[in-house]
Formats: sequence, structure tokens, C-alpha cells
Amino acid sequence: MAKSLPRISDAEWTVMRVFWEFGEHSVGEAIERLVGQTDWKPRTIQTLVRRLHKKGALSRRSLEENGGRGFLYAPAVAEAECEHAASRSFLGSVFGGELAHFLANFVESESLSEHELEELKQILENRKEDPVTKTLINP
Amino acid sequence: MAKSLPRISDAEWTVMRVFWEFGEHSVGEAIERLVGQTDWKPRTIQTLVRRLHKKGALSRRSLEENGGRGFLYAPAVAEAECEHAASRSFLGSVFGGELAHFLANFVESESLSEHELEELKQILENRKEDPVTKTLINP
DNA sequence: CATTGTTGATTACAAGTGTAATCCAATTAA
DNA sequence: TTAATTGGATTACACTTGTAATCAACAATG
Repeated sequence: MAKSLPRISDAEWTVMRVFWEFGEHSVGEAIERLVGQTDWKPRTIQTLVRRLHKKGALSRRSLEENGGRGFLYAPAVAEAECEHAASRSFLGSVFGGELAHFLANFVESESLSEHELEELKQILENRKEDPVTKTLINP
Repeated sequence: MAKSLPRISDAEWTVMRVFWEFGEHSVGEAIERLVGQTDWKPRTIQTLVRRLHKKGALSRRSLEENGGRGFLYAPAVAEAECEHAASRSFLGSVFGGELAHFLANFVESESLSEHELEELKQILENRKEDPVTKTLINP
């Protein structure tokens, strides 16, 4: 189930998010969406798309048969899985793999608002009471 | 106060942790500590130490005057600050800078034990009850 | 039909990274 | 004193990444 995920670089994350958000679309559309949001030239964006296809993060299908030109690209990997893999890798390198170390360092280094702290606690609470887990565990 | 921190690569984190843990010491000692813990050759470790010195993460002083040879290296940047900078950079690239997104994805992707969840909540609690924060917030 | 614009393919190129080997000088051991 | 070891400096080398430019083919337009 855990297919091997490609390693996505910083710049590539920006591109992948566009595809995860809008689904299958062309390089041209990706360029339209990204030139406003970044200071990249169109060719840069095209290069990133091509690299992501090459490393298996984007799939693509040709439009030649339908009389069109070029390709449509779509995500070939799940956003949440990639995020989690990146998190694991980061925690491994910097915090010895320990989420608690990361979180402790973070709350010590930044002044989180009451609201933010509540939100974070809520995330942990929800997880605790997640009914799916219960169902799966109960026979 | 926030000096510009050098960017530390994955392999370099492993080396820096040795210096943060043991303080000032020589390349030879770092090699001794790391060859058991990694599969790196001594020259690799020396290269990483040299690069870390070059990018300002390690300072060093010569032992020539004291009749000794070589250098002693010591951390030139604070561990917690580097960790925090790395965290910010990671969250920025992968989670739009949102700690909550990161945490939500993580707890959805992994089954954390009750104990771990408690530990994480405790970290948030402690922060919440930090008297300094209260003092600053209360008029 | 010829020109211009879009898109994919090819090429570029320096900095950073992982992973060392080689060379040299000084120190230590024999 | 000679040999072996150690540490620093120099060099290596392929891969990744950021950031594109150029070229070529097809499409749309005048």
C-alpha cells in the first residue's frame, strides 16, 4: 500500500500544490496560475512540471489523438502521503524522528496564541476520539 | 538577535549533533563517535566538518601555539535556533507555513499511542501555563 | 501561404550534497 | 631515525536543485 514516493523538492512542492488543487490540467494552465504567485519564468515552471513527471509525481496523457497538442498532467501521488513522507524525513534528520522534540522546540521558539494552542490541542483530541479507529479495532 | 543561520544539510545534522552534545572537540574525536553510528568513511566526516566550518556552523581554534596539531571545533550556532529555522523552512515548503496543517496530517497518517498523544498535549499545556506568557498578556 | 506565438524537448550552468580519494606535513611509535 | 598514522588541503565526481535560454514543431492569424 505504501508505494515508494518520489522526493519532492521545495520548488516542486509549489507546483504540485497547483495540480493537487485543480486536478488534471496543462502546463499552460499551471503557468497561468503560478506566474502570478511566484516570480518564475514560464520555462522554469515547465521544467519543474517535466521533472515531476520524470520522477513519477505527475502522470500525463497526450492530446494528439484528440487533435489537440501537448499533454494534460495530473497528480500521480496522494498529497497527504507525500506530506507525511516529507514530515517523517524532516523529523528524522532534524529531531531524531521525535515529533515531541519538534513540537517542544517549536512552542519554545514561537509565541503561539491561545487560539492556536487550542486549535492544536483540538487536533490531538479529535484524533483520540476518532471513531474510525475504534471501528477498525473492534471485532 | 536572530543572526542568519547557515543552512544545514541532512548529513550535516548528524555531525552537528555530535558537536552540540559533546562541545568542542577535534575531527578525530568526531570520527570516533560517528564511524560507529553511521557507515561513513573518516574522510567523509572530515569533509562534513570542514564544510560546516566554512558555512559558519562550527568555529575552530588552532592548537599550533600550544604545541598541538590541528584544530578544535565547536558549535557556532545554537541547536534550538537551528532546529527552529529548519522547522520554519520545512513547514513553509510543505504545509504553507501552517503548524496545524502539519500536525493534522501527521496524526491522520500515523497511529499515535495514547501515551504519545498525552505527551504532545502536555507540551502544549506547559506552554499555555508558562508564567511569562501570562504576565505579558495580563495587564 | 508566411509570420508569430505556444508548447514540448534539449541544453545550460552554477551551487549544494553525498561520498569519498589523494597528497602532504607533522607527530608518534618502533 | 624510519615508518606508520593522523589531520588538513586539494581534488573528484555524479546527482539534485533553482533558474532558465534555445530550438523545433505545430497552430492560429493576417
